[in-house]
Parts: sequence; C-alpha cells; structure tokens
Amino acid sequence: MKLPYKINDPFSIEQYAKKLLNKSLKDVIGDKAVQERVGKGKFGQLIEELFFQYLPNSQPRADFEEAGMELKTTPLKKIRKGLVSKERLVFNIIDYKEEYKYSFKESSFWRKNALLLLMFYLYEKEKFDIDYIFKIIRLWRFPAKDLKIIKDDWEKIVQKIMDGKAHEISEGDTFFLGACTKGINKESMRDQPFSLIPAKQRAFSLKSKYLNFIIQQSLYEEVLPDDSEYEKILSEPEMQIAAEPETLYTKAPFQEIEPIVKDLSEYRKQETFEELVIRKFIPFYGKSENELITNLNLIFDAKAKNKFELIARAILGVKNKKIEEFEKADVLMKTIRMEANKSIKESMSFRQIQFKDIVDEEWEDSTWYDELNRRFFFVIFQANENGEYLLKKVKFWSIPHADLNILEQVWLDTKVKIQKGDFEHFIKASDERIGHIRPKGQDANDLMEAPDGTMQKKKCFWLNNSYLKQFL
DNA sequence: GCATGATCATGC
DNA sequence: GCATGATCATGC
Repeated sequence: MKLPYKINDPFSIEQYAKKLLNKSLKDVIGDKAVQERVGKGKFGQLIEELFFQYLPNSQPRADFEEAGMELKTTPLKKIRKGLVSKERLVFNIIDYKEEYKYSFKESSFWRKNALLLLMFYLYEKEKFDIDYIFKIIRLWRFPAKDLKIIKDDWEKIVQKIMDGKAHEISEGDTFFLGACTKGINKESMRDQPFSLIPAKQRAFSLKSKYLNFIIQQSLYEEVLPDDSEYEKILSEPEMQIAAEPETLYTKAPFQEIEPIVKDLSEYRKQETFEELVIRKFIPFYGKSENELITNLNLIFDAKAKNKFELIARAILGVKNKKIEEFEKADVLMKTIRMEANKSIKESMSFRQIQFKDIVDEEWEDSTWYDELNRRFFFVIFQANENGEYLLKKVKFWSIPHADLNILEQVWLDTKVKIQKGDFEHFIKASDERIGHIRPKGQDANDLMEAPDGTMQKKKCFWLNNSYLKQFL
C-alpha cells in the first residue's frame, strides 16, 4: 500500500497531518468513517488507522518508527479567554522492571518521545470525537532547558523504583515529566523489582500546565501578526472595527512569565533544577524581612499579605512576573511563617469547595486531589525574639503517599455531608485528621449555592498547621 | 467582581 | 494558647 507521506521523513508526515488543520477527521476522510467508527477504539487510534493508514502499536518504539517520531493527539478546551489544554499528555506505561536498567538517553521514554507530532483538537462535550476540530498540528522537540528538567524528573522516578518505592511515586515528585496513574481502573497494579509491594500502574506524562506553554507558542505567539502589522490596517480612517470574530484571540490566556534559569550554563556540574533553586536562597538565609527588602530593592505596602512571596520571587530573580518553571510544572509556592518556638500559626488553605461539583466527583479526579498532588515549594520564615521574621530555609515537598489515604476520608466525609445538606458538622482541625474544613470567603455573607438549593458560606479544605510542622 | 493566598480576631 | 470563624490584599 502506498502511503500519502514519506514514512521516514517527519516533515513529510507533518505536512500530510496538516490536512486536518481546522477540520475534523470526518471532514477529511468522509462520512464512511462514521459507520466504520463503531467499536474501533480510542480517538488517537482512529487517527492512526483511518487518517495515517498505519497500524497502532504499543511497542517501545515510536509510532512512526522510521521517522523516529511519536504521534500524540490531545484535547484542548475553550475557556473565556482562549484555548488551553484539557488534560495531561500521557506517554508510555512505565515498566518498573525494565526502565531502571537504562540511562535517560537509552530509556523507553526518550527512545520513544524525543520527537513528537502533536495534534491538538478542540474537545466539545456535545460532539462525537470524529467531529472534533484540529487546532494545532506541529512537530515538537523539548527546548534544551526543559529537557534538563525532564531528565532530572526521569532520574527521580527511576531512583524511586531502585529504592523499592515504586508504590510511593506521586505526580508531586517531579516538575514537567510526571508519572500519572494509568489503567483500566484505579486498581491496576504492577510488580516492582526491588520490593514485594505492588505499585500502581503509571505512565510518563506531561502536566497540563506544561502543554499550555506549547499551545501558547503555537497558537498565540507564532501565528498572530505583530502589532505593527495591525497598525497599518487600524490606522486607516474609514476602517470600522467589527465585533471580534470568535476564532481570533488577540491575547493569550496566560500571564507574563520569566524563567529562573535564563541559560543552561547556570547549572553547576551534576546539579538538579531543585538544587539550583535552593542554592539561590542560601545566601539569604538568616536575613530579616527588612534586610531582604532593602537588599533586593523591593517596594511595597507593609501590610501586603503577599510580601513574603514577593521577597521569594525577587530572590529567584523574577520580580514582576510569574515563575516560568513553576508555572509549567504547576508547582505551588507557599510562604510559611514559623514562630520562635517552631510552631506555625496558620493552616494552609486550598481552593474554595464548589459545593455543586464535589458531589459528582471521585477522589482521584477531585479538585483537592489535584492540588495535593502538586509539588510544593515552601519558603519558611521564622520569628526571632523581637518578632522579626528571618528567612529560615526553603524546601520542595510533596505529600507522603500514606497521608493521602487519610485525606481521602476527609474529602469523602465532606462530600457525603454536602450531599446530605449538612453544613454544620465538617471535620475540624481538632479532629486531627491532617486536614479540615473551614470558611473562606470575603466575609460571613459571602455565599454559594449548594446542591440542595440553599445558600451556604464559602468554605475550603485546609491542611492542619500541626500536620505541616513536622516537615519544616 | 471574585478567587486565591494569606492573615487576623475572638472566645474558650 | 489554640481552634475556629472571619476577613483582607492582590491580581486577573
């Protein structure tokens, strides 16, 4: 069979793939696909079979083996301001018994995914998958600075396998390259080589937030004309500005960002990204809030509740923008005040509970689960005898696996009570269950509608201060 | 206008 | 001194 592209040429395959741009699979291969579609498996497989006329494989080699390229179809979703990634991008399943035997360069991940053909389509709930419209089709290779972090991530995952801790792997362990659960159900387990404890089946994956950066580059930065080109058109006097067409996004739905690491040469030998970040803080350990503000030339209101965060960002050399690496990795930076006696006053709050949503969620796809499985970056200030806060230390952290099971019970208890319309007996900090539920609104009149139609005070999950203390 | 991250205030 | 309820500053 003659294929409509050169099987060993990535650019030829990309060019052919672009026939799908702004079209659906049905548009391109015809209505016949609708009948053939029944029982044909996942959308990605359909693309391979019907569009590329290529048989899917799950071997440890790339989809387009001759071109050394892997095909990935992945959904976008529309938010108010534009298009963002709908979910993480899942790569191959991690073979715990094999992956640790190789270097990163020889690893299954890198052999298979060094060069990607990414096909982003717009997911729309009411449509069949063959009607989804493709919005971005492009070759993708990781920028060198990102690849450095991905390699650190891979090594961290492999280290856990070698330590006999594959069952403790969490997405919060790593930055860009995660190990997400993958299986027929949440109970899909695998043996691991250095422990008898079965581990959840996991696959390498890219965080949804990371994909947003690929989307941003592809959709907003490279495609849009620059302002000077607009100028020519808009400056003409007779020009009437029509309503913005639905498909034209003039501004990317992402904030301005700046990386911590401007150049790869900033890394010391053998240094990981985490170590580099911590190194930036060490010279400032022991300095007081006021010293830091002076040293770093910061100006802000003394009452600013984000002053410690502003100090931390300034130390990282990212003053008025978001931190690129943390945004891509979905790292949650939290500043913590510790008292002279090492206690911490405040518990840590999370997002508001959406009363109407939580009743339909399962633990592993709940909002709180996602937040808890992120990597945390703690910036810890400790008070001295005079009540001045000094930078004590910084620390990357992710929640221990066993504690998640307890928090699942807290979450479930909350969900059930919301279902029953009981808003008076949520788990409290004094219950010592690691987390608790407490109000979080503008004031006591800030209400949200509950599933039973009543209006209730806005609340959120908190991690107990007494629990967090042990990790600082 | 509102969510988020952070902190304050009160009462036991 | 601490748990709980309440609220604030900021940024989008």
